[in-house]
Amino acid sequence: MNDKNYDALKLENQLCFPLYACSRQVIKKYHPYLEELNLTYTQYIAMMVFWDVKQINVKELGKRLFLDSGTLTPLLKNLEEKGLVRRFRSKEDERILLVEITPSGEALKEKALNVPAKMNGCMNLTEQEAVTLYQLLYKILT
Amino acid sequence: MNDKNYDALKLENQLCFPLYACSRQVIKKYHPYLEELNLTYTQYIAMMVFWDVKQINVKELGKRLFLDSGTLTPLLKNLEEKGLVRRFRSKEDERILLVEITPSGEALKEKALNVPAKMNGCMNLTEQEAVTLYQLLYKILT
DNA sequence: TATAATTAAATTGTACTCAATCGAATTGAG
DNA sequence: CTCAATTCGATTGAGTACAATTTAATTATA
Repeated sequence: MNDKNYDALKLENQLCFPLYACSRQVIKKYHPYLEELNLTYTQYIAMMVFWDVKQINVKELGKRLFLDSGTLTPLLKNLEEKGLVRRFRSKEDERILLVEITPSGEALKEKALNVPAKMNGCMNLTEQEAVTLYQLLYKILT
Repeated sequence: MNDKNYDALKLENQLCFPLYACSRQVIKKYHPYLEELNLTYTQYIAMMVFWDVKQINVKELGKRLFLDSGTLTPLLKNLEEKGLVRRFRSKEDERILLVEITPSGEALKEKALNVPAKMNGCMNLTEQEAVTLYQLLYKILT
């Protein structure tokens, strides 16, 4: 009756699905460590940018995190309420919102210092496998 | 003054971040194709399970998709409203909610048949790279 | 120089995602 | 058998994600 091949529609033949599932599972593993910092994962990667560059505008931050203002506006307001960043308009171009890390945000960097090491143990990959995965992911991203 | 090494906290040294970003970017590429099916990505992978097994309970579906009832309950209600699945309690154990695909849900499979091929072109990986990535992701997932 | 086009964030609305909790049904130890 | 523990799904609340639209500011063009 129906001899069409539906294999391409099977979950186990997708590449996107394990990517999606894996991403969520790994982020979930961050939860206990990030809870101690009172940060969500998205807030954590945003703070990583601030720990690196001190000041950045929303557009540029969005480019780095692959997120848009719909996600970042409430997130940055949240970080500001926590006292970790300060938000203010650029004098040169009032459209641009600059976000700057506060001393309190800088201080949190010390507490975060042990998080990456704790996470390494969570993915049971060899060093070589981790490098391969990293390169493949960035190949897709660009 | 401060000679600590903060490299581990840099975004470019994370493995989780490209995983997270990549997952979202690829799912975004599904959007135009899934829009034609009136499905979100999460609904799409749920339908993939139904196209495969016809009937499943929420617990088992959650295990396959790595999602819990907090996500699946409203999603399945949504699929039911669209007429793609039917939800009903098991007679043997009233705690268990069974979900079954409808003829309308089966029919959607035909429209979905061309989606995987259209998506293949979106990730610029060689066949071998895709296989490697697939294996690494499932190694992390299990 | 008006005004049209562009740009940057913010807003809106829909849909997840998940931790935590709840309530009902079932199971199991004593 | 009985009630405590477990299981299943639903609910709640906080926080994303993102498409689409809006508003305000800036830039480009006629």
